[in-house]
Amino acid sequence: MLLNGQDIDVEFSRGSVILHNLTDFHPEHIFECGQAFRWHQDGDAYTGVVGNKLLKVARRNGDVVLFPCNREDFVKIWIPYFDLSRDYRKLKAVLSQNLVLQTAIEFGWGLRILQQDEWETLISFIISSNNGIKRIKRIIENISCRFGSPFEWEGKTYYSFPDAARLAEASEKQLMECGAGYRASYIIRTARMVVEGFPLEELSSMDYLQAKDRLMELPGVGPKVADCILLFSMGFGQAFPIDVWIKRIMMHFYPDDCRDVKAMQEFVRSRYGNFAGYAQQYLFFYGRAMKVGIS
DNA sequence: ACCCAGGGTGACG
DNA sequence: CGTCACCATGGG
Repeated sequence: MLLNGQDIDVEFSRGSVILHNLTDFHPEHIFECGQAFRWHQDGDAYTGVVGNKLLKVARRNGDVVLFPCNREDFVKIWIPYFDLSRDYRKLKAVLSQNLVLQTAIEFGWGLRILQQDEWETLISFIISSNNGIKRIKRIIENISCRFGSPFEWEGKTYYSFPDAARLAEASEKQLMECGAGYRASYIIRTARMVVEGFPLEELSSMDYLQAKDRLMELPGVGPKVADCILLFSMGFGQAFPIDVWIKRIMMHFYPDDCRDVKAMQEFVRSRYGNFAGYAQQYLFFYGRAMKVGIS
């Protein structure tokens, strides 16, 4: 099967999918770089809820294993979700021309940018503002348990992320009880705007700047949160989310070109173009692990 | 008690 | 346009 720009041997057996010889894929790199919040480590695998499905992902002696996963779900859901049609070898070759990025890519070699659900990503990154990753995960889990729909797998109950209509009728008090804090009103107001016809599904076919401006009409969505949504759910590779971490990292590695945020934006735009978001993820994952800029 | 976390908002100049 | 206090909450 043609995946990742190469001929990948895909094996379907006993309810799982096994990808042989796919080097550009590692669950730890994919799920520990802060792009998705509903995945957690579970033995040698990562377990997550996507839509109304549960999936386990592991890397075992060079193979990538997805379970439970049939052929139809693999093609319809997981190929787009894991960005498996994209040639990461080519992308990495281009970005590796820069020495800092070469090091970051060698460190996070199995990273991929997921294409997640737009609505869930929107609410998740509203929650992310001025917050820690650990607590972001807990809040999203609380909201899913309280407002999402339950489903069973192997005797355990899991909850999908609630849709806009469900959160639009939630109360501020209920969301505060989930730990959302002052973001509770942002979530409700955004949910109501989406229910009232905000064109969330149409943004991916707009220009990058146009889509970003539209996203920033929503309460709780500023430049950084908008870029996360554009990159992690709408396929805008030129989006380069600038947070406290990436500021420190960029100013550490490129002190002359990244004196301030504006210079940084121009620097990454001219240097990385449509791969800016990918560069950001490699740098984020590497810099955070190395505690770059922390004294 | 203080500062920070994948920031955004509103007020003020 | 730019700056800045404030925002709810848990962890260091």
